[in-house]
Amino acid sequence: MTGPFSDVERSIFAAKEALSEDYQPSRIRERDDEIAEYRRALEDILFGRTPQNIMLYGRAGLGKTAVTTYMMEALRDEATTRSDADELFVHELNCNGKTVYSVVRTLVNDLLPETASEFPKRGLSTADAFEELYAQLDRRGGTHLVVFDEIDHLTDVNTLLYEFPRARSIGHITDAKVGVIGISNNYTFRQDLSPKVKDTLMETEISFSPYDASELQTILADRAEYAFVDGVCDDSAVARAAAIAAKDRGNARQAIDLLRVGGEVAKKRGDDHVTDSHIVEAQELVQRGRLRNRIRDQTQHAQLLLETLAYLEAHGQTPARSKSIKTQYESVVESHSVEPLTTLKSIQNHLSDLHMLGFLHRSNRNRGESGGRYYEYSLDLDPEIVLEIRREIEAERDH
DNA sequence: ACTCCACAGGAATTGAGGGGTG
DNA sequence: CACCCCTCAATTCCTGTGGAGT
Repeated sequence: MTGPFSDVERSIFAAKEALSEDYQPSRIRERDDEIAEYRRALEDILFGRTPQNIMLYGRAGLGKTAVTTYMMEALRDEATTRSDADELFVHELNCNGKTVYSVVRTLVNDLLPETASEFPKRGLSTADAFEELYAQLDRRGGTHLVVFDEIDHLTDVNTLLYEFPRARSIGHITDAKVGVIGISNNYTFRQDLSPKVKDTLMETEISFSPYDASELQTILADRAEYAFVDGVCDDSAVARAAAIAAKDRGNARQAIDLLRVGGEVAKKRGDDHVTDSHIVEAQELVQRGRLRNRIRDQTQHAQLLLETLAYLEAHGQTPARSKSIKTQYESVVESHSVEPLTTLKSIQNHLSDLHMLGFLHRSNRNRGESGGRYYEYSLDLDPEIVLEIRREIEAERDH
């Protein structure tokens, strides 16, 4: 009985899922104030009143989604025991990469009876989708709380947030009550909203601030206790992960990633303890993984331009203006046998985007009558790493 | 003080791709 | 089949603009 798996044991991890991104802890740590505010905003529902609209602000990994899920579960439980409360429906949906139309569509599909066929993916107008949504809401009745996670990623948020919370007062629906909970990673999101939307949607605003090192340590200790085999994870490893993440952006997700990857490093090495040196090693891996994902999210030509900049950077030709970037870009594109973008303007748009996303550094130049105004770009990353990641992505594409 | 370069940045248009309705 | 809708990226068109040269 000595097959390849016979001696596999839980040497490091006892329950690794506790360190995954979608793990919902049963107990929320270090967010008591936010939970109390949340509770006040949601109380109305228990008495059958129209729910307040709520906006949550704060960077990624600060517990907004976890707290929301926790609150929704608790509210659902409580509402069923109260006779004053209407039947409660909670719809949680992530807006990342969605459009108003597709968001409304998923909502409609959620409400549609089991037997009905899904609302069409394309071909209809957004107004059609809203019409169907209102019809379905009235059919179901009750109170509907809709959680729009990552709402700042939605293009044209104003249409959604203007239409939807008002549906009842305008008379589109009569038998159902709706409340909106918006979750935004972007604190400047508020400025993008039209004044009308602000009035209605901003009844309650809860902002989540970064965790400090000791708060992160509490959270991590909780997870580590469950995730690792007893006694495997050193306190110093937890402290180190908390310290690194606190210094960076106070992000719990990052801290948890460090702990998980640190455990993987220890396991790969055959060590029987997770120590702070494993965490330090994990830091590089985590950073690199994040960069890879960010680069993969870019369009093909944006990636090719990034590769061009990495090439220029590596050859010391770096602060470069769009025109010279374009010529270099054309040869990069050719080596990948792809059709290049033809206009300088397109190149400039991409460069501008890449700058805003933090990939490129940009400086203003102005040579007056003999040169005019232009930007100079350089890569704000390690060029070797970018080129390597690009090669990896190309290799994936080939199969 | 005026000019004028070489773009920046926004708006509008176009075109391909994916898919509806009747 | 004829006609319509949505999305995304690229392109075209247009109106600034900061400061070195005059």
